[in-house]
Amino acid sequence: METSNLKKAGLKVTLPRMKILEILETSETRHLSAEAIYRELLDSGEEIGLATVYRVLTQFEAAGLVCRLHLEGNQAVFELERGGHHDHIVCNQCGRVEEFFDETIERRQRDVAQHHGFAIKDHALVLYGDCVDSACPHRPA
Amino acid sequence: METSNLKKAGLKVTLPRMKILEILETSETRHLSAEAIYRELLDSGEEIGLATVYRVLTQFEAAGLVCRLHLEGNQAVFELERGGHHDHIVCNQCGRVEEFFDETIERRQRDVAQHHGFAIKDHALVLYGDCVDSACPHRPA
DNA sequence: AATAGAAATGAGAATCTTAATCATCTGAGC
DNA sequence: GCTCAGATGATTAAGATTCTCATTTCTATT
Repeated sequence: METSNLKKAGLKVTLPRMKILEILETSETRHLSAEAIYRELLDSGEEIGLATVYRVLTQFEAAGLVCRLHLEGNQAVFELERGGHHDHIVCNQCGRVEEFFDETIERRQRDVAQHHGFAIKDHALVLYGDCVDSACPHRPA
Repeated sequence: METSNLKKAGLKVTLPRMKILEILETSETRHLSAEAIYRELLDSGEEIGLATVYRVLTQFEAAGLVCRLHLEGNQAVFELERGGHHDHIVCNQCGRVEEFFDETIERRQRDVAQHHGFAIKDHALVLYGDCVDSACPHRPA
């Protein structure tokens, strides 16, 4: 558990923050909603309020420790920032989220923005499709 | 005003639907929130409820008459479907929305998805940056 | 043009996600 | 251990969107 990240971000090392960080680090699902993290906390017997989960996640985002993603659906999901930028593919059937990075797309985005007179600062790219892997529980028979 | 579009979609031709379609067709801003459309209706003296605006826009979306976009910010915006698919660039300063289409990005997205075992169905791509045009009222001096 | 039936509307309530409030509690340094 | 700034939690609030249901409006038919 990297408590040093918290200190670096100017955040006190508290139990809620450590527990939330731990869940983000150890959950096999890398993209978790605030609600999902809250439920995991409850399940492991922690008495941490939902408001704290939202507050802490927002602070983590500001500190660059996590990324907030708005996938289709009503609630945002959070993922631990592991260094490299990447975009996402989401399975319409099973909801599985895969990460990818494509330099061609990245470069092209910069070019397009420039042509339109924009200095690009950020982008949001999410692909939606159907898993054709055996991994997807909903794949067509 | 294309009332035939409504009929084709199996929607009764009613005053609220025609008025909302008219606003989408004639507004100089091509990307409007439900709230913004509602305000335009009120300004032109129409007695149309906000619930109806949301309902009608959702139906229009299902019928393929409009697209719903989730730009950063809390509310979705709607744009009239004019045939061609495109993505968007948004100015962080003035909120201006530009449309673009780039075949290289489109193709690359399909390739990436395929490599990850997905049959891509849809995607959401939004670039965020700062206008460097004289058009942007907030451009750096 | 009057009418009936189905569909659409409007006002407000409800829902859902997220943020704000504020009194109480806790961690870091002394 | 003590102090106090900062953090927490329970609740309330806010904003966007959807739902409910009684009333109204189209469309097709007399």
